[in-house]
Amino acid sequence: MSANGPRPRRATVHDVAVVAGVSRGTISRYVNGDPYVSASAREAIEAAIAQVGYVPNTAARHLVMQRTESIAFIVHEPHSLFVDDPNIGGILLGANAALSDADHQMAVLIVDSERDTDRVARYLSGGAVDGAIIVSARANDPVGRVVERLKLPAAFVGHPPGATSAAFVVIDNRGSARTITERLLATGRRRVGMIAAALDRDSGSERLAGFTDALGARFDPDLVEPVPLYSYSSGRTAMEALLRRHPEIDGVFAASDAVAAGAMEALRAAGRSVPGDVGVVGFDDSAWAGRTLPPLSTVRQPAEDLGRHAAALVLGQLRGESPPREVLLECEVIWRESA
Amino acid sequence: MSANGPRPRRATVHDVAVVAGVSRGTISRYVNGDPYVSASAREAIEAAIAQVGYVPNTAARHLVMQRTESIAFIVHEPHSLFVDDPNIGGILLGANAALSDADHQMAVLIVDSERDTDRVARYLSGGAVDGAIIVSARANDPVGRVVERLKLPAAFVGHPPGATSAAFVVIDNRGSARTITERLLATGRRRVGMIAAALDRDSGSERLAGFTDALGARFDPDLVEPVPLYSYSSGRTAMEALLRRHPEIDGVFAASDAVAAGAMEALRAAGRSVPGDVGVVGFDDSAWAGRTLPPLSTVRQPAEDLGRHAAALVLGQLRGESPPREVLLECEVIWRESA
DNA sequence: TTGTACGCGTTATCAT
DNA sequence: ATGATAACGCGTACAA
Repeated sequence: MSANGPRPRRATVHDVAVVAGVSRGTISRYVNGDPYVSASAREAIEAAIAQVGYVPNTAARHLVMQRTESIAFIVHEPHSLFVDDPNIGGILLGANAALSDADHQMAVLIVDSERDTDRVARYLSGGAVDGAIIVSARANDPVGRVVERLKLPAAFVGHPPGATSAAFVVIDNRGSARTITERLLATGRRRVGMIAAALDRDSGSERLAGFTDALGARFDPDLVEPVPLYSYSSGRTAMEALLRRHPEIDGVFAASDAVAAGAMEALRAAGRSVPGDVGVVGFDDSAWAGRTLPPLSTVRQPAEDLGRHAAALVLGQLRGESPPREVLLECEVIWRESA
Repeated sequence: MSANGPRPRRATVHDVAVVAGVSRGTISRYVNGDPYVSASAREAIEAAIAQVGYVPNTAARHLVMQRTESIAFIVHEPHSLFVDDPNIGGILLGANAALSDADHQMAVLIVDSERDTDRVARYLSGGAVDGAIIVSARANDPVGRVVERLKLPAAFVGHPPGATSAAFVVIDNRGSARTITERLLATGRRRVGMIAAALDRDSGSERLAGFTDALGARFDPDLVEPVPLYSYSSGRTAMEALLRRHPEIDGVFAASDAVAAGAMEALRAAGRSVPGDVGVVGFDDSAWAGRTLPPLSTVRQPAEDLGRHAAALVLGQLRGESPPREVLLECEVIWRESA
C-alpha cells in the first residue's frame, strides 16, 4: 500500500547555500555555532535549512573532524548477561544518561560470536567511535587487545582479567560481603557458612574474602562450600552438602541471589525454616530476591552508577585527563526477611 | 603506571601504498576483494598492511560508499524494558545474529530522554546507519517520524501505534491467547476468568480478544478484570477482586506471567490451591514462570525469532525487495503444573 | 562578516 | 593489472 518511492536524496550544505543565497562556509559556521554570522544570513539559513530538511552528514563530519562524538558500549557473553543478569540494564541506562548529558551518542555493540569479534574489532579500529565502555571482558579478549593497541580511551565495568592499563569501575565485593555477613552475625547466628561461587572470577573470590574478614577468628573453612556457577541449582546442591556436613548450621551467606534461592529450596526440603532455623542472605538484589519466601536480605549493586562512572571515565580521558585506574563503588544492604 | 603515550596516528591507504610500493588504487582493490590484483602485488600489500597495522577508516568509507553497513536497533522506554521485559534480550540477540550473518554491524541506540530523541534523530538523519529496527515504538514517536520521512528501511518489533507504512513483526497474541485458554478449558474448568492488562496496548487487547474467542458463547464479561499494567501487584489485587465477585471461579488466564504470579499469591492467601481449586495460566514464559509454586503454564514468545525476522525485513529492503507489511509469529504453549 | 580553496581517507572511473 | 584523479560532504585557514 505504501507509496514506497525512491529514497529522497539527502540535502547537503550546497543545497542550503543555494537556497539561502550564501556560501557553504557560512552555512557551516552557522551550524557549528560560530558567532561570526550576520543576523540576515542567519535568518536566510534557518529558513533554507527548514525548507530543504538539511542535517549534516555524519560520515563527512567524522572524516574531517577526526572524531565521532559517539562511544561504544561493548557487551560479551550476552546470553547469560541479557537473560539473567539484572544489572546490565541499569549499567546501560546509567552509561547512556551520562553520555547523553555530554551530548555523546552511545552505541551498544554485542559480541556473540567469532564473527562479531572481528567485526567489532574492525569497527573500533576504523575509528567509528571515540572511546569504549566494556562490560564483562574475558581473559585475553581480542576486543580488549584492540582497544589497548589503539590506545582507545576506555573503561571497563568489572575487573578486566588481563592486567590492562585501562581504567575500570567495580563494586566493592569484599567490603559488601563483609558488611552483610556481619549483619547476619549480629542476628545471633553461631554457625554461619557460605556458599561461595565462581571462585575463579574476581567477584567470587572477593566475596569469599569479605566473608572471612567478617568471621575473623571464628572462620571455619569446612563451613564454606564452593560451587562453580552463580546458579539456582548450584545453591541447592551446595546447601544439601552443607546440611549433611553441618546439621547445626544456622546461617548462610550465598554468593548470589540465585544461589540463595536454591539454598532456601534445599532448606525447605530439609524442613528447616527461614529465618527461624537458619538465616540466609544473598548478593545482587536481582529479581530472585523479591520472589523467594520469605524475601531475601541481600546486597544491592548500584548498577546505574557503575554505568555512569564508566562513562565519566571515558569522557574524562577524551578531555585529556588521566583517569584513576580504579573506581570502587559501595553497595547498599537490603534487609528483608530471610535473615 | 601505564605509559599513556599519545594516541598513535592511524595508518592510511597512503602509508600502505608507500611501504608496498604500489598505488593507492591497488591497495583499495585488494582490500575490497577485486580480482584484478597480481600475486606479487598481493603479497607486498599483505606484508605492508600487517607492518603498518592498517584498517580502513570507517568514516571515509561511508562517505564515498554512501552506506555504512550498519543498522540501528532502537529501544524506547528502556526502564521498563531492560529491567522487566524478559524478551528484549532475546530480540537483541536474534537481530544481532541475523545482521552478523549478513556482515552488518548492529548499533543499539537507547532513547531515554528528550535529549536522546533529538540526538538519535540527528544520528539517523545524518546517515550513520542504513536501516533501523525499532522496538516498542510509541504513538506519535519523533524517531518513527524521522524514519518515515527519510524513508529509511525499517522494521518494527510490535505493532507501531501510528499507522506507519513500515513493516513490522509481531507475535500472534490473539491466537496464542485463544490456544492457551482452550487448553485451560480442556482441563475441565467451568468458570474461567481473565485478568486483562494494558488494554490500551495492542498486545493487551489482542490477548483479551483471544480469550473471548476461546470462550465463545460461554464468555462472561464480569469474569474479566482489567488492570492497567503487566505487573505482579496488579495481578494480586485483580485476583482478589475476582474472588470477591466470583468465589466459584476455577480458572484464570493472566495476561502476563508477572500478573499470574500476583494472582497465585492472592489465591494462596485466600486458601485456594493451584491447580487443585483453580487453574492458572500466564503469558511470556518469563523468569516468573519457573519460580512460581507450582511452575506456571504459559505461552513462550519466540523472542530471538522476532529479532531475526525484524533484521531480515530490514536487510531485504536494503536489497530492494519490498517486504511483507506484517510478519506474524506463532508462540509455543508451555504446559507446566499450574493448570 | 563572508567567500574560496584545501584536505580528511576512501572508492571508482578512466586511461594506460 | 595498475596508476592518476575525481568525487563523497564537511570544517576551516586564509584572503578579502
